[in-house]
Amino acid sequence: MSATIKDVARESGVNTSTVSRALNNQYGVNCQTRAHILSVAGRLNYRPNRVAQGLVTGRSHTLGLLVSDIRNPFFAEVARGAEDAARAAKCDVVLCNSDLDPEKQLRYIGSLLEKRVDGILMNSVAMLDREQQARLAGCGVPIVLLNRSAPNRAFSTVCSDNAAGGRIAAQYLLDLGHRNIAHLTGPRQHGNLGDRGRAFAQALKAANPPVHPVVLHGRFDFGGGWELTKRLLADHRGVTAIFAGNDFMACGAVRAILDRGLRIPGDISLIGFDDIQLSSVIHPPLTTIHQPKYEIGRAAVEILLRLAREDGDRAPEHRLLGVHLIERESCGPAS
Amino acid sequence: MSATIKDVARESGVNTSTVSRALNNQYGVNCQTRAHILSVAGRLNYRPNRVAQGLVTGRSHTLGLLVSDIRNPFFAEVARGAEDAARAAKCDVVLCNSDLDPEKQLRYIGSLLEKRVDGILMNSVAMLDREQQARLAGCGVPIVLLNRSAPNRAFSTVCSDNAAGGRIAAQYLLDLGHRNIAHLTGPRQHGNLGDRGRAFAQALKAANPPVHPVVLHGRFDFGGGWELTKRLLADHRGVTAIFAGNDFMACGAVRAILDRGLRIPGDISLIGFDDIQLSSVIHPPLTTIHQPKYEIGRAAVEILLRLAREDGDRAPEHRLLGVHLIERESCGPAS
DNA sequence: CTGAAAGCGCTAACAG
DNA sequence: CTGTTAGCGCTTTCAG
Repeated sequence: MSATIKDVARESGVNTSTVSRALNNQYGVNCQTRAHILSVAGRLNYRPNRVAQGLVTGRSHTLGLLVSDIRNPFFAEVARGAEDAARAAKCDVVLCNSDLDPEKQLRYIGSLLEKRVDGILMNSVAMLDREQQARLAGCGVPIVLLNRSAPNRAFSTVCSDNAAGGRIAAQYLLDLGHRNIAHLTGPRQHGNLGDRGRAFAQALKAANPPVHPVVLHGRFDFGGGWELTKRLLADHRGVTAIFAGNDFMACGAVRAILDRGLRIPGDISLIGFDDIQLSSVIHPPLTTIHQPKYEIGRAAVEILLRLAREDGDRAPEHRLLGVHLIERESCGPAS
Repeated sequence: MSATIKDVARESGVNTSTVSRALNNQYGVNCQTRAHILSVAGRLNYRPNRVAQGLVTGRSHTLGLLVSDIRNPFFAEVARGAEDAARAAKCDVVLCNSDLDPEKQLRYIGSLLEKRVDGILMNSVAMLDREQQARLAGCGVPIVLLNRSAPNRAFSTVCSDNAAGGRIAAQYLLDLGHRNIAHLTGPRQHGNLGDRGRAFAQALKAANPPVHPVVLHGRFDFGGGWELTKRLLADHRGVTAIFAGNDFMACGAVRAILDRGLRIPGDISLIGFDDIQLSSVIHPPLTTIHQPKYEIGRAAVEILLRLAREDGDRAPEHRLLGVHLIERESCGPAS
């Protein structure tokens, strides 16, 4: 249907190899020949067939992006950053939703490899066993892990500085005069949430006099934040400030606090983590730690592209991205 | 690096074509030969090269998904539906963000065509001129428009039933006894928002006695909803119910109403449209018209795949998907 | 600077 | 049931 390089060659009276050279504007083509070829190509509305090209060059100019669920606004933002960066490098990104199901994950990766993607971004390999991880690492294409800090030997990583975020939150609450503080977090040993919580607790402990937060573990979603806060409010009357492991939990907390007839920040100050869109829109607007989601995607693609370029050589890179405080209206001085 | 079909052929003492047949389990291969080939392939950890396969078959098993911005939760949901459906048909989807920029859009489409995608899902061609649209329609791959009802001659469409949604909202407010009603909507002649508003107004007019809503046009985002509502509250004291063109605007309205010291639904009832996640999470939880976003994506892929299968034959299909009321806590009886 | 020729990994007639 | 033979559309030596 559409014109091939052969058509262009025939039509402009040269060999296909010359057309190829002209089109990829490499050295060693006469200016006039090139101009002529280009005009013929234009007239024929020639479009290179990237799959043919990929077959011979071995580069597909395609990246795989494997996230648990694109509906998670965090990943949507990461995806946008990744896509923009990929686009700038003339790469496409194919989107995969794993739901963190290891089997699904493996199937996706297999499929991506068959398509000969130049690299893969994925958000976790935690649920893969040792052997699977080893196989993955040796699969031949570079892989970078999103939002993982554990300096995994085999993979590159891009992650925001969760520990710094925890410290910032602690200091902020301390500065406001809070001494009776709670921390709502996810299941024990959740990597990122863990880093946040540890650093938070440590910073509180370093205060003078030391502060020891009450910490509650639960689901790290809206419902989890809601339940945890209800329990907290019932069991620990004196608390004046809450640090939620992420903004979803914080939103749940807002609901629980309001439902109990308490005021934010009048009775209870609340600080979240992530800075999802929701946070600026709920009532009251949430003070939170901003995570550079877009930049995570962008940085990951940069690393991937560099790794792909260096081909055989694959020294994994680890990037830690800065976070910062977004002051809105959910925190106030301790009463 | 990785094993090719040739390796498998040599290793199992048959011809490549036999391997090909065995792997694609077509008829006409001896059971034992196939079993043997399969085992060899497994041992060699053979993975078919999809780009080579695509070159000869002319099918890439890849779909393009071109949305304005994946960070818009609406499109994230659509994307998930599309991806799931594509995956079920062993297709990948490549993600493109156009920001509704026509030039970007065209560049993306060009790139997708060069990659020989089997079909394209996109969310609007409104900003393309007649000639560009015509060229698009004749590009050789099927295209389906997301969330567009205008039965465009050239493209297939999948859209939720905006008019029905408008009617449902009107009837609901009417049934609650409201007679002094406002409608917040986007710029005039915005397709979907227009359908909603028209049907809404019409349903109100059909009431006995007829109701004539005050309708305000503005930006269709959070800020727009906020501004419009502020104006509304200042200029039209008697209003007891508001229908917002979408949930973002509704959220803005919530803020404006609360800021003015009014209560929802005590003083003002509020109904939105879309049923984004946000709506269930803000305070008060928003009553709204649910739009089947996931199904839009799924249906679009189904159509695309069918069109791709039928190859030359391309009768565009138009699908209208049902919407329904989600009753939460933002509407109450007229006082 | 340009042409000839080989080949990327796979499928698809067509024979046998 | 299986092997032979041609490509798919492009790039890339290697000569000229």
